[in-house]
Amino acid sequence: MKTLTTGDIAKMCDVNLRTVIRWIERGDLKGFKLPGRGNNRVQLEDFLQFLHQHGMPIPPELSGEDNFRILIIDDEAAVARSIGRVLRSAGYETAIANDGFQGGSLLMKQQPALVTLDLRMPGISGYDVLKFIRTTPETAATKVIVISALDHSSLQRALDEGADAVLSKPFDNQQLTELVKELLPLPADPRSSPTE
Amino acid sequence: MKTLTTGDIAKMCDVNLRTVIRWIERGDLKGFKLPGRGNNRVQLEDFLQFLHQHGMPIPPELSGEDNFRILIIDDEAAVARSIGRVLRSAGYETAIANDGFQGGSLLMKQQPALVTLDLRMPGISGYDVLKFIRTTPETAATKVIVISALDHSSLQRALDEGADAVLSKPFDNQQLTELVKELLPLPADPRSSPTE
DNA sequence: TAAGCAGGTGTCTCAAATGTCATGTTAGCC
DNA sequence: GGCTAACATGACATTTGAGACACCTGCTTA
Repeated sequence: MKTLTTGDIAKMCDVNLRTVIRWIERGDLKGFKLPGRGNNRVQLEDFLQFLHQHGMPIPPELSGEDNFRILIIDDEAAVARSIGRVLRSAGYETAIANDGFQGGSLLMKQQPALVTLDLRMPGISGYDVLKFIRTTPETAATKVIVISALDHSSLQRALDEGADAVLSKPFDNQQLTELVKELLPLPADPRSSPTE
Repeated sequence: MKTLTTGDIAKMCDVNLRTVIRWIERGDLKGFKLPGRGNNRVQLEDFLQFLHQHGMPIPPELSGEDNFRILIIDDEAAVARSIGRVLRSAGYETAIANDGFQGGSLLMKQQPALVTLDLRMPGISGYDVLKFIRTTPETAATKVIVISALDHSSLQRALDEGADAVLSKPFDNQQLTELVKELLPLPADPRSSPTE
């Protein structure tokens, strides 16, 4: 059972600690007191409900749990849209980057949980991108599926450099969907129901 | 998660607090309410979006008072290092991106105050980058110096598309330094001492 | 041209919510 | 066991939301 202190909440809501205590005193936010001097604790679940009830945004620190955003990096707009369509219908959020620059900025801005990466894009080596993702702390844990029409040894190299999976073009939609579901299981998916 | 109060926004837009509240009520500006009496808060990102949508200038307070980071986007590593050296010795922090992907991610990650941009990079049009920077709320206020060996009309087009300045290759270091100091005056710099 | 209208903004006032500060205590950590 | 950072609390300062009303601008209409 994860609990939060008043300080945690104050930081997350960008509000004074005093105010958080008043919310709890007033009953707006459900919490309980520790025996000692009565330090407050709030259960994560209660806090999330509180945020939802008041239409407040969910702080990025807490949104990691339900991050199902996928970034599609592919210079061929048609291919990218096609992938996007398939993944959206499977229940994921998608964003498309048609060049390396957009790819890099959307990666940092949206912090997607998974990236599909075309190995061969004009001016940029997919391997470099892979290496960059893996060596940047913010994105080191991001799942990467490399998609390419290149030969087997190229795909093997991608795996060696840190790709979580590869998919050789052309691929069919079911292959893609299954691969993504394996790497990033949706909550409704039976595989992802952690009991406890 | 940085948030703004109605008062903050009122000051920045030089507008009455009452008016800001009306913007939020009317739905022009996205915001949310605190539990107490419903005090309004606006997420920084939403505010930037609002400013951009209405073609309003970005208040200087938001462009970062003590942000003197410069991102150098150039695929020629030697050129990039050279620029970096010059700017560091002038007192700026620098980061280098050698391709579009690094450029995009460092731009979002570090939120530099100024970017030097090579117009011709393999696989990516500098104009696209410029457009992307200008239309993304988080970076719309970032200063951009376009550096290129292309002809006059290309540079003019860059200015038309939102570059703050252009520099034609080859350039000498003093030119560059002066240009940067003009766009991003350092605190010690006499030009930047606003006498209240 | 002048009068009338409508929507947006500024002003004023008051009560309620939030921020700030100082102080003493405790919980967490070596 | 001792130390430091975090926390609760009270008192006080400041900000904020709401209602009512005035003003200003642009437009329509007589």
